[in-house]
Amino acid sequence: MAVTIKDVAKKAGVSPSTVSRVLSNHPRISAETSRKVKDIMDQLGYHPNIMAKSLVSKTTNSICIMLPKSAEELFSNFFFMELIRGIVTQASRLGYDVLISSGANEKEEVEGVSRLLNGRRVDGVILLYSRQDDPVIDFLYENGHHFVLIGRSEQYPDILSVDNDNVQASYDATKHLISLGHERIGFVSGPPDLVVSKDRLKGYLDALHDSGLEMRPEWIVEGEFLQESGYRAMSFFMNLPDRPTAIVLIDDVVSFGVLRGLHELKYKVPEDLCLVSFNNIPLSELSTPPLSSIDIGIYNLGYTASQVLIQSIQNSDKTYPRRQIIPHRLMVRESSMYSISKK
Amino acid sequence: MAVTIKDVAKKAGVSPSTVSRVLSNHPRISAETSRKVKDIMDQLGYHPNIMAKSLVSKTTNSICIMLPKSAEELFSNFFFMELIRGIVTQASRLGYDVLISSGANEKEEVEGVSRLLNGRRVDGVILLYSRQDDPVIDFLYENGHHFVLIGRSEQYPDILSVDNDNVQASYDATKHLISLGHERIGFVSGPPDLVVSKDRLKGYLDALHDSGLEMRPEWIVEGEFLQESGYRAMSFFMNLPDRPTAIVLIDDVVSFGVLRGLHELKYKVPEDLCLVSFNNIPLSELSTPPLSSIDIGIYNLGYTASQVLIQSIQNSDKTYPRRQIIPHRLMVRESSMYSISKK
DNA sequence: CTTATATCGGGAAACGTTTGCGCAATTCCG
DNA sequence: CGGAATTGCGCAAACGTTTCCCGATATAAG
Repeated sequence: MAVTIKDVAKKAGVSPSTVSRVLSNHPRISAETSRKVKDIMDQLGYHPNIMAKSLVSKTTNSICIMLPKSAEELFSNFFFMELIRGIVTQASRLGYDVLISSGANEKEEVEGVSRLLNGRRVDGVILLYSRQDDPVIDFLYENGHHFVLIGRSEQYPDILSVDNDNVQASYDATKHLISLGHERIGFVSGPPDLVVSKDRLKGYLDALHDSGLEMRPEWIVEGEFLQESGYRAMSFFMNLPDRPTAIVLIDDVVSFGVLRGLHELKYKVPEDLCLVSFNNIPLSELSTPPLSSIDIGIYNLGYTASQVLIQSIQNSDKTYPRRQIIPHRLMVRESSMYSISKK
Repeated sequence: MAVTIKDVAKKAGVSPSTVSRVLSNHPRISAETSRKVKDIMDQLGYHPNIMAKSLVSKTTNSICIMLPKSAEELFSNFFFMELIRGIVTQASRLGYDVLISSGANEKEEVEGVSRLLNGRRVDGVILLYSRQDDPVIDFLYENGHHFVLIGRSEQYPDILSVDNDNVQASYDATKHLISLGHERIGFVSGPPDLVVSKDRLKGYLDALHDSGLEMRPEWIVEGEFLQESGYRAMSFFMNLPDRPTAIVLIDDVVSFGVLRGLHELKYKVPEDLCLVSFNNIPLSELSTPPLSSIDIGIYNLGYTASQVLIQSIQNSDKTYPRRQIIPHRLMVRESSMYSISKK
């Protein structure tokens, strides 16, 4: 049905090999032959069969990303979409297709990745976030597959990864509040099995410590990347006899929950509570008041991950850096613009 | 390197054909042989080569979606991510992989789709939104490819599509405001080449007409799916000598822009202006005040699109409905909770 | 005018599957 | 009990490429 390399060959009066060589710009094809074959190709509407090509070349020119089912509750959609946009854009630029897989649970995730990778449908995988003891990473690592992790792995420090310096970012956020005179600063973390939660908590603690401020266990709460978590954290904090005057939050969406709760209870931001969070999603400048947030360059994370993965697929030499750090930047907005005057 | 069907066959003492038949549960294979072969398969860690399979079966078990570059400015990320989640979930359930392609412009989009479809890498395509005179649709239609459109095509009314009844939805939104006593109602539309803009505008006009309310050209403005558009629309409306008391907006993000502007100018919502918009993104209940919005079932749109596309790929009989309508639902929140008392 | 050296292109095997056809052995049925 | 139907499986071709190995012609060198 479809026009194949043989059809082109026949019509051009050459062999299939020649057509193939024209396709790949083989040096030992005369300019004249090349011209002629190319003419016939688009005259016939020829399109190379990617499957056949992959079969013999043993490479698919495509990568996949795992979209974890659990991610629905774990992250804001914005985060993933930005990441995907970055990944797809760079992959496309480098001639790669991107396949999205999904699994309802960890077992399905491993099976999915295994099917794709072992079934030679994709050349590598991008993991969208890093959790502890991830069986997917175990699988990929043990079977020597190409993959890059967005985030950081504690068990496998030598794998390819693209990450922010989350410790530093969180340190910066906290220091920003401290520089405004705040001495009672809380922290709303994410799920404890996420590496990013640990890193940001550490940055927060480091900053407190370096400034000689006291760390209070009751000022640190864990949650999900959801507004509900923010809402709960808010009521917890505000009911404390000795409550913080500012908090650092793991994600903007969590901040939105806090904002909503504070508004309902007629508290004012930033006067009653200052907020700084992470990710700088577009809506964070639209909230009332606009949110101070650390921009972590989500698109850039995805873009770079694509880049690094494809590089590693194409060059076997592992000389490039195993770990890329994407710069972050604190966007100061109204939610943290309130100085505490020392008494 | 990798273990193939032949390796399994050899070790099991059968022919490759038999192994293949075991894989596809061919009826004429004895239970005993099947058992044995399957044992050997996972003993050897066999994974079928998807490319080889596709090559002979002429079907890839995968579909693709076009992620238009221009979409960045066109829609909120949330919309796409929800759509993709729905698509991927259902595709995965039906045993299909999803490939994301992207093009910087319309020409690249056609080329990308063409490469994928003609190159036999995917079996069909989902178009994420409908604009007028879309060359991608022309291409797909003329070449008889499998595809489904999320939205509606005016040129090709008989293609597969999944859509909301946007006319009715917009009618409902407008009627809701009318029922609150509003008689001066504005409309903020999206890009005029998007079919959804036209449909929603029509619903708005129909509702006005049915209620005997006057339509004022200056109360209808066009914009993008961006907060800036909302901001601009807001200043335009509020500077009108005879301004509306309520507006219907094409998208929640646009509403956020209006909200911000109104807040800056010290206007109050809903007292000074009532707002109803579309899409019901999660943040719309977090804004101050929470936004009334029409939930259009984005996930469901994606889910159904997957379903319909794969159905059409698998069954050649075209007896199922060509057009699916996903129900919508008005979520009334504070931004529209203000009645105008008639004098 | 030979012999070496490029230059250009063909033949055929290989990639890992699926599947129509055929053949032997077994079961069925009157 | 003999032929027909059924069951279980192997053979080999085919899917559309790529690429190694050669052969033929042309050009350069001795």
